[in-house]
Amino acid sequence: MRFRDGDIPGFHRHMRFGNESGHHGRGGMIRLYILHSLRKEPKTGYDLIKEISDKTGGTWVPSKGTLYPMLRKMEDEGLIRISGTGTRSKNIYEITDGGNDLLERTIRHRREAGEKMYMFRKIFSEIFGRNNTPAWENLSDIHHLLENIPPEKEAKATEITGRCLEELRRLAEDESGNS
Amino acid sequence: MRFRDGDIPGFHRHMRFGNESGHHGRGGMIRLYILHSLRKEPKTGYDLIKEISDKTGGTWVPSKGTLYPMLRKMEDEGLIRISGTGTRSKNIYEITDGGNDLLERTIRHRREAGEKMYMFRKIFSEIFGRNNTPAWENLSDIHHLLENIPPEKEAKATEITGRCLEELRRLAEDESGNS
DNA sequence: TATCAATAGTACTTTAACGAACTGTTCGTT
DNA sequence: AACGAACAGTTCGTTAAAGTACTATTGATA
Repeated sequence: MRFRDGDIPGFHRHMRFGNESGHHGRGGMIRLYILHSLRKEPKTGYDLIKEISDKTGGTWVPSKGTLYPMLRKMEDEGLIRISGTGTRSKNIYEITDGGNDLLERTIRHRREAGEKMYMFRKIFSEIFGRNNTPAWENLSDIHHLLENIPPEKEAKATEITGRCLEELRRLAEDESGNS
Repeated sequence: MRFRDGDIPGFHRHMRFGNESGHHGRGGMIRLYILHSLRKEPKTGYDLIKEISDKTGGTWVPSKGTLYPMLRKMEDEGLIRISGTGTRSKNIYEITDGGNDLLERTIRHRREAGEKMYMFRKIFSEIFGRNNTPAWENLSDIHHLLENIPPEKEAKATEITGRCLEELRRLAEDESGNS
């Protein structure tokens, strides 16, 4: 993923997983997302691109130049297969057992992956500064904390986030607020 | 950055900034970090690598094959310069005014950058699971609200999310809580 | 003094992904 | 019927960074 002349640092490129087959490079974030998404239901390349774009508010739009060859490559590797075709040369892909296995094996490293994400974020925040912490930075920190909340604290976490949500809702609909 | 056969997704590669000079590719996270770090004090390539590794607990160790050529390139571009040499062919680099300008212009996009980081986080969390609890539902709603917060309410939103973060932090480190 | 580890860097291949340009096929609108 | 937009995909060059192997120079230790 690369930013469109927006002069904004981007990332996504550092997501790497793999080596489950003893091979060297096994693809990064796009690959992982493909497996993850197809696990839910079969999709076309176009569907996948659109889904990511929608989910991230347009901040990540995987390039067609990457995604389509990636799909073909993953098919070759037996991770996904074409389950159907449609109009306009549409290919509908679904995940295979092999692909599912790989995904399972990868997400098992949830903890370590999260740690790395956190470290990355740390550097990011250091560079961009946090003296005037934007709401998004807070949200990202909240995100991290929620990832590591033990089950017995879930209820409390729900309460806290619920309160936050309520306050933000009030803020959002407060017309007399700060105008 | 790539993981050492740890089968863990990584990232760092997608950080991109630049285009301030109207050029196409202006380097990513490593470049940005170099500028950021040299701003504090002059350093060698080795210093920088070590610094990043130390700061991230070894989760990000920029490769020498990348960093040294990057330093030379940035020198060519007038972003940094050699301020001294030392034993063992050591080159000590410092940032130039041009480099400082570029860094300033880049971190000015703090808001957008933070948002993009968050989006990436979101996908990451979705893939690795654990986001189907009520707290995560709340977080998702919070995210949606933040997307539509007008600038004049930004400070208030920061306050609200900051409080939420604080409470979650306390929850996380509360050992007597629910054990 | 010899050896080894740490500092410092070079060259080059591979990986992951972007971006741009292009082709082809519908589908909706005028 | 013609046109434009959207769906669907291909080709290829570029960028960012990792990974590997290697060289060279100290500095510490036995």
